Amino acid sequence: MAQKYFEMGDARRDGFLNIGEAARASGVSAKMIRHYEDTGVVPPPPRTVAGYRLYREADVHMLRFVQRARELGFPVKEIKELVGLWTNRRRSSADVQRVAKRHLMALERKIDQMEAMRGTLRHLVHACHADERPDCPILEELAQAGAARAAARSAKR
Amino acid sequence: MAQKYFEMGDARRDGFLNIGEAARASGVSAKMIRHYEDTGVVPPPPRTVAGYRLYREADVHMLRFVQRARELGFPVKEIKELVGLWTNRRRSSADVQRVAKRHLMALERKIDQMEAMRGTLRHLVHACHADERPDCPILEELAQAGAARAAARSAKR
DNA sequence: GTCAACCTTCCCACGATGGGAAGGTCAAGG
DNA sequence: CCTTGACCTTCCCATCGTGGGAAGGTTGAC
Repeated sequence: MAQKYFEMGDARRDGFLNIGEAARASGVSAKMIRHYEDTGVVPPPPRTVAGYRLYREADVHMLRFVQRARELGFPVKEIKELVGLWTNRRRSSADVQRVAKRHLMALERKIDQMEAMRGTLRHLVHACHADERPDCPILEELAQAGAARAAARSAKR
Repeated sequence: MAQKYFEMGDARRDGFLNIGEAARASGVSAKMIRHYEDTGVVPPPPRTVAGYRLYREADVHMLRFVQRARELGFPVKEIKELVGLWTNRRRSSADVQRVAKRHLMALERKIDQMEAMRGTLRHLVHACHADERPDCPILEELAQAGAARAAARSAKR
């Protein structure tokens, strides 16, 4: 049975942090810590009688884990999986790799799309003479693109 | 004064399309056409007495313009600007280029971030032996990253 | 006249994050 | 002991772009 903490002072003496302190220590905002709790990414922590959430170092560690996964672009759904694997001693590294690979592939797809956009945009920005006259290849491309793309599509078929 | 169309049949005979037809012709979903209207990206079209929206070829053209700008990743706010410039005969191409450059730079920032993620992820996925054992460099990196990043940061300073 | 396929508006959802209001608590100093 | 400012609680709303679906009216072909 876990010790019950009735007041903030008692808990603090035993090394607990409130949500603001946990936020500063983990790099996750208090708002997001509550959100991760609501959505089951991290377990609900104990509370003082006044309802204040209490976090230990291990909890802060888990929050940092979540934060780092966010920084690598993992969606929260996958972070939930990763936290589950992390806290499961019987995990296999193959399972972890599968999650990471899935995200890596999604990331690569997005990068490819954005690079295609970047290529077109660079070309258009470069082609625009950028003076006070109204004619502009950027607008022309946007206006005619329907036809251009339809042509491109039929060419590929 | 524009001719008033009271029924779908009359309008259709004059070359008008309803929203579903305009959607198919422009590549923008009916849902999004209404949304663009609500948010002022495109002007509200005339209606039949029954309330059906009526679109001409020129409107479909504008919707295709919007769609093409979306495909280049422009946020709707900037598309509003682009549509404004497109329909303004006294625009300067410099103004258009400025909008495009702004988006291009935002895109490049995002690509850089995602490429950094991709680099780390590739490295980690590669380092994971992916078998039935629980030890895994991916989880280790996520768990220790706070320290690692702090070290990296102080090394740079 | 019936019926399927369409239209209308309205509300809700996603994903991740933040803002802010209303009300209670904590800690420091008087 | 009391005040005060900083902090906590929950709850609702906003973002951005997109889609789902309900309830109800219209159209057009048979």
